[in-house]
Amino acid sequence: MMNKRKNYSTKRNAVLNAICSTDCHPSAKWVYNKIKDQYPDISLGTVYRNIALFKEEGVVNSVATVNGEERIDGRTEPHAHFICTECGSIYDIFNQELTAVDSILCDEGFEVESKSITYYGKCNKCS
Amino acid sequence: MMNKRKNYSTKRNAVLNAICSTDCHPSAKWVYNKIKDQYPDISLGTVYRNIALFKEEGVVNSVATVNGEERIDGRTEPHAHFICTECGSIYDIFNQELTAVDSILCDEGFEVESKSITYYGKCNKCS
DNA sequence: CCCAAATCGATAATGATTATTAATTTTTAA
DNA sequence: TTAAAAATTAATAATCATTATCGATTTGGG
Repeated sequence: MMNKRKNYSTKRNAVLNAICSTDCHPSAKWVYNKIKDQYPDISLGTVYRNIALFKEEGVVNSVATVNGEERIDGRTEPHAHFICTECGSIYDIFNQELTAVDSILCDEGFEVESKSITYYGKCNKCS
Repeated sequence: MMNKRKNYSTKRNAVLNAICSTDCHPSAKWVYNKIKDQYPDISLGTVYRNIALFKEEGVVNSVATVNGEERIDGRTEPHAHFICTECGSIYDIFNQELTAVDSILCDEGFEVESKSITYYGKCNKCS
């Protein structure tokens, strides 16, 4: 598993790698628990701090808030998501046209920077 | 401003009316502050309790979590949203095809119940 | 009007996230 | 390499939105 960027501290890289090596769209606590095995002295605050940094840098994105927890995605290629309202699982949906941002908005002085498509329902395990 | 349903208690109706009489996609606290004028003894807990009820009933929808606050929408007709990353304002986008939920998902055993399209960027006041 | 059920206000509890600060790690530059 | 400066971290406390509790109040049916 390779880093997306260099010149990150050891712990910071561990946070990013945990995020990017899963497709579960983890919460901060999930990342924290995942990393704890290899870095027993990691702090939950460090996870939050670095996730905030990654979001500013654009190397990860926020997907949604599920059951009060923000869930993040290490994949930055445009794609949609399916969120299971039963178990909270988030799935990537790549077979989707997430094309041109509609021009209606630009006409009214809105600067669209990103578009998000999310489906809600029951996943195949819960339905 | 008319109620969506009858047989609601006075306070409950006040909460729903506050939600439905604005297009700002309010937070619970916004609703609370709005109602306080007319019902000085309203409790924030009552607002939360009733919003949860309305969501279950489907008379309001959750739009997104912005700056840690859940924002709700009294309009249930399908439409998209624009969220300003600067000021947190949420705008309705009606000129949009939010048509058939894509069949790809159904093939894999996913039961799609709703679809959400959200644009992020700077609104005309912030750009 | 009276009573049972529903709803509410006040308050405490919960839980995620953020801020603080002193200690540790990393980088810089000689 | 090495010492100082800068960046990062662990531990902890603080914040803040939301939820739970529970006794009091309101509401609707008979």
